Parts: sequence; structure tokens; C-alpha cells
Amino acid sequence: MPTPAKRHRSTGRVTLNDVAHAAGVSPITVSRALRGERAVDPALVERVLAASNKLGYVPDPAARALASQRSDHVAILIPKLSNALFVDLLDAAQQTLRAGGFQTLIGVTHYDEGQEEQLLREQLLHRPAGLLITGLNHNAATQALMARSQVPCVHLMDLPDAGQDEPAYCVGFRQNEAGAALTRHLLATGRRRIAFAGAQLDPRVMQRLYGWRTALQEAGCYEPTLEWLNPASSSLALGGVMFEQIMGQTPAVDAIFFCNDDLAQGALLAALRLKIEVPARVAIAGFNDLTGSDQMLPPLTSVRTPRARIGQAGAEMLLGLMRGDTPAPACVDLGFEIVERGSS
Amino acid sequence: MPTPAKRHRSTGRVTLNDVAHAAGVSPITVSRALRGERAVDPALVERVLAASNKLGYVPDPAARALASQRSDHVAILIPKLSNALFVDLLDAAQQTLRAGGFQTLIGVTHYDEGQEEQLLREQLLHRPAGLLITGLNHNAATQALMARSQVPCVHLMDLPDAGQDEPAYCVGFRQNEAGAALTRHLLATGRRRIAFAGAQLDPRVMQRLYGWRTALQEAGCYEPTLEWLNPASSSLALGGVMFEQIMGQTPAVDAIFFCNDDLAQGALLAALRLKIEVPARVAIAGFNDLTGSDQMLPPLTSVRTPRARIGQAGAEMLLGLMRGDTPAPACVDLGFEIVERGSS
DNA sequence: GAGATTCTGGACAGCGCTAGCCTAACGGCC
DNA sequence: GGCCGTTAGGCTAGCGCTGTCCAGAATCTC
Repeated sequence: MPTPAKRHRSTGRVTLNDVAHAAGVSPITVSRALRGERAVDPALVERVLAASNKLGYVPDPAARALASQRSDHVAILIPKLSNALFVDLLDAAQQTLRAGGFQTLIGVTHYDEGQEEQLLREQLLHRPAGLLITGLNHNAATQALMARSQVPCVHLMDLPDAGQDEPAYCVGFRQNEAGAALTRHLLATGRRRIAFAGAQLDPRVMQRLYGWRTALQEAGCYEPTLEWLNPASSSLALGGVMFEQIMGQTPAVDAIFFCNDDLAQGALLAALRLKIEVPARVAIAGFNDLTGSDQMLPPLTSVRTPRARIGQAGAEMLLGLMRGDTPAPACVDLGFEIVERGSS
Repeated sequence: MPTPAKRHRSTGRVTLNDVAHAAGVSPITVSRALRGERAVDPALVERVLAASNKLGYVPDPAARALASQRSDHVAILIPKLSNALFVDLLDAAQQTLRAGGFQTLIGVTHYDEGQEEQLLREQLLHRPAGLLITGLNHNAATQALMARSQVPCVHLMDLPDAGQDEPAYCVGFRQNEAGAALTRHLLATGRRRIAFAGAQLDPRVMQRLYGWRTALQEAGCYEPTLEWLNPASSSLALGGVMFEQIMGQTPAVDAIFFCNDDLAQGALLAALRLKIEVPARVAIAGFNDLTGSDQMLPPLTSVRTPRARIGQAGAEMLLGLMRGDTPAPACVDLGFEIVERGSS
């Protein structure tokens, strides 16, 4: 009998024990040396590293998660994948987290608070090391889950209003200010009857709406009939439909602020089809400055939102929190920028 | 001394043991009852389920992964998040996998085989239960990793050619046939000098190119000067640039087949700017039928590719494989559809 | 009715890692 | 030199679950 028939399973994986033997130290020392947890004699660290490299050791995430009660997963919850905004956010966050040694678990809430709660519940079972979540509006159960789980969490995209209870950490910009700024830009170009066309009506769209309303009220130009809200999802097609509707029913309108570029691009294309001159007859502006907006005819005026930077900065803040840091400003405002182009 | 000072960590989690006690059976029976692994007396199963529900037991994924050497993660590797095609694929796959109780780990390869290998290596550490990977072209190391890991894997998007070694499982459609079909459609509308404009030049684009070339050769219309290839990433802007270039340098061209809708949309917009009539002066066609292509002016002729269905069907096939099934056809061709619109 | 086969529950021993204690060594201080 | 505080390595005991083996009961076979 050459091999004494291992009674139990063996995975063939190089373990901490193997490295410990090779380096002539105890397993726990290897663990500490590799993690940088507690002080270890530099000479030992070097020996451990050498042995580890030689054997090609890689820690087992499952064992680590079981023993330490935390995994190397970070959950990210976003509303939709069909919106380029969130894809950019995800892309940047994902890349930053990976560089920090974390895996990204995605959850898509479809703008549904119940779904969000359910997803969070599922994700928390995996003891994620951290959580990135879109927006500040969550139902009570979701908030309770987050609080109870003690998982470090960064909110993306929105910032709390001055009065509001601040959630611990967030990275984003002020949607309402951006909405107001874009409206003021339109006012500055001489427009007076500026309609707002919103779809989806998620909290961020509503914030932009408030901003638009505030700016118009300041200028004494506000009228309820200028508000066009549609709960359907944004799309180029819907933008065209809304444009036609608005122009048909409110001929006096001289500018339209679409709550995002998808709608605005659709409106520009509809204007071409209908031979309505932009911006001569009506100015059009969008939001987010998605790819392609600069290619439109005329190029679309929009608000450049720092979504990729939000993803990155949010992930970096989370990496800090997971290391145990306390980020200096709990809320980071990354601002926005009006991009003035031919459509206004 | 009321509490005898637990010497060791306790997580407060409801464990298998707790359920076992409550149900009056052994832990292993609970494990089997809940997993449906091996036969368990139905009466016991019921008792176990009752106890489990009462206590709110949820299995610990980390412990399960450690003991069984497989997690409930599925890794998905896609080239880019900036391409709506892959986002749709991801969205559908993710949704299907979640319904099957699996979490999705994303990896973005940026069309780089080295990155892909690196990502796969990282993902395999997590002992994913399955793997979804885009395309059939991977470097040797990646293929070796996949083979060695024994992780069930489904390839998405492409199908092997008849002669090629078949990878075990794949869901997609024949890019070259789609390219040829679109070209034949253009030929059928009387076009003869049909250019091909490709960017990125990933394997799928090249397949479409071959399809285009084949169809032109059959019709006796092929000429090397009709091939316009640019390794840069696709974008509306690049589409405009390539359009201008092609029209400037090859005035005789009467149709352009852009390798994807981003380029084609950009070309349509450029045509509007340059006042080049489409399709009177030149027909334009794209690929993938992305959102917005039907809104263009004129609406864009394209090839509708079943990317969401590929994501779903691929995920379903993988769910089967992970259960131990052997899917009947190892390769599923979901076809494509020419969408004829105003631009051709 | 004895032996062979299947079926079902359970004991046991880990999967690979880390938290919590312990201890030996070291240095500083009066 | 004795005392104490600090530092660094190691032991032990799990984290919560499942693969493997085993044993007793139930079923089948001739």
C-alpha cells in the first residue's frame, strides 16, 4: 500500500500550513505576516513571503470569511442597468474595488424599494465587507438592515439636504442645484417659458424638478402647466413623444429641460423629423451629458455629472471605511458642470 | 456569574445546530433535508422545515463554500461595460442567475486576454459554482485554467465554426452569417459598392467582416478598398469620422455596413450635418439594433441580435450544468433578424 | 427464513483560516 | 536585581457546514 488512503477530503490547495512549514514558523504567524495584522519580525515576514511566493499560496476567501466573519465582497445596489448613468457608476466602482482586492456583487433594484430590501437581505448573508448603494431614499426595513448589519456603507449620487438627517457617508452632487443651474442658464439666454419634462420620476429626477421650479419662481416665470411628468422609463422614443406633446399643447414654450439626455436626444431627433428648429424655435437641454449628446444635431446642451468620479470616490471612501478609517468629510460633493452647446 | 463568559467568538447567527435541536434531529439531517441531498423521511423534512422557518435559519454561504468547495457565486466575464450589448447580456444573465439562487460576480476584461486571464484567476479563487464567459477566443492560459478548475462554463455570444474544436457549451449566434445576411440585404436593394466600417476589431467584428466579405465575393462585388478598419473603440463620434473619411476617399460607395449601431448612428448624424442624403446617396446599416436606432433620421437598418436571450439562455444552461444536468444541445444558436428601416 | 441489497439517520472529522488567550523575551525604571 | 509594561510568536479552539464512513432498519431475493 503506497498511499495510505486518505480518509478525508483534501483539496490539493496550498494552505497556510504548507507555507508555515516551508518557512519554519507557525500558521498563525504566516497569517499575520501576510495580513500585516499585528507586528511580526521583518525577517520573519520576509521568510514567509518568500515561502508563500515559492509555493504560490493564495488565501482561501471562503475560509477567511468563515473565520473572520467578513468576506472580500462588496455589494453594490443600483436601480437599472439600462441607464448608462448607473453603468458608468458601476464600472468605475467595480474597477476601484478590484484594485483594492475586493469583488463586486451587483444588485439591480429596478427602482423598487421592496426589491432593494430583498436584494440587500440576500447580499448581507454573504457578509459583504462593504456596501455601495444608490441614493438616500430607502424604506425603513432597508435602513434597519443596513444599521443592524454594521457593514460600512457609502451612498452614491445624492447628498442630503441641509435639514435632512445625514446618513453617515455619501458621495454625489446636488441634483436640485444642478437643475436650478441649468434652468438659470436657459433664463440667461433669454428663454422665459421653460418646460420641464421628466420621466421615471425617481428621487433624483424630482430633485432636478425642484431645482427647475425654484429657479423659475425666482425669475417669476413659473407656471404649473410647464411641468410634464411621465412615470414611464426614459427612452429616446419617449423623449420624442413628450416633445411632440409639449409642442402641440403649449406652443408658447420656448425651451424644454428634459430630465435626462435620453429624452432630450429623442426630442432633438423628433424636432428634426417635425422640422421644428432648435434652438431658434425652442431650446432643448438634457441632463448627464451621455455619450452621443455632443454628436446630436444641434449638439445637446446638458449638465455633465461626475458619475464615474462618484463611483470611484465612493469606492475609495468605502475602501477607507473597510480599513477602519474615518473619512474626513462624510459627504463629498463632486459638483457638476453646465455644458453649453448648440441646442440652447 | 450569570453568563459563564464565552471563551470564544459567537456570531449570534442561527445555525444548523440550532435548527437540529429544535427539530430533534441531527445537524446532518437538517443539512440534507434542506438541500434535498439524499433521501430523508418526508415527516422529518417537514419538521426540519418548520423549525428552520420558525428560527429564521439561513445557511451561511462561507461555511458552505468551505465545506463543500463550491460557492453560490457565478463569475461572468464581459469585455466592456461601455457597450450596451454586454450590459444587456449581463442584465439578463444576472437576473436569471439570481432567480436560481446564485450571486453574480462581474469581471470586465477590456478586450484584453491578459486581463481576462488575471480576472479568471481571481474569480476561480472564490470557487465559483459556474462561469459565463464572452466569446470563444481565449489565450492558452485561460483555457487551461478553465479546464483545470472543473467549473461548469458556458460561452456566450459566439458559436464555433463547423471545423473548430467545439468548446463544451455555448449560446449565441453566427456573427459571420449575420454579417453576410445584412450584406445580402443591401445587395438585394441594388447596392453594389458596399463598404464595411469596423472598429474595436474584436473577434465578433472580424466574424462580421468575414460574412460581409463572403457575401460580396459571391456577388462579385468585393474590393479590398471597401474595408475600413479602425482599432479604436466604437463611439458615435468615431462613426461620424469614419463616415466622412469613407465618403471623402471613396465617393463611389453606395452603402456602408458599420460593424455596430454606435458607429452607424454617428454616421447618420454626420450625414445630417454634411447634408449627405441617406439612403438616396448612400445606404447605411448597423449591427445589434441598439435602443435609439429606430429613432434615428432616417431610422437605422440593423441586425437585431438576441443578446438578452443569450444572457438568459446561457444562464439557464449554466444553472442546469451546475445541477449536474447535461444540456441536450451543447451549442444553442439563437439566430438574428435583419431589421430593415429607412436608412437602406 | 437466511442472506443480500437498499435505505436512512448519525457520528466524525475536517474544509482553511483567524480570534482570543497565553507565555517567553525584552527593555525600562527605580 | 526585582518589578512591571510591552512586544511578538504560538497554542487552542472554533467559524458553520458537508463529505465520508458506518450501522441499524427495511426491503428484497430465492
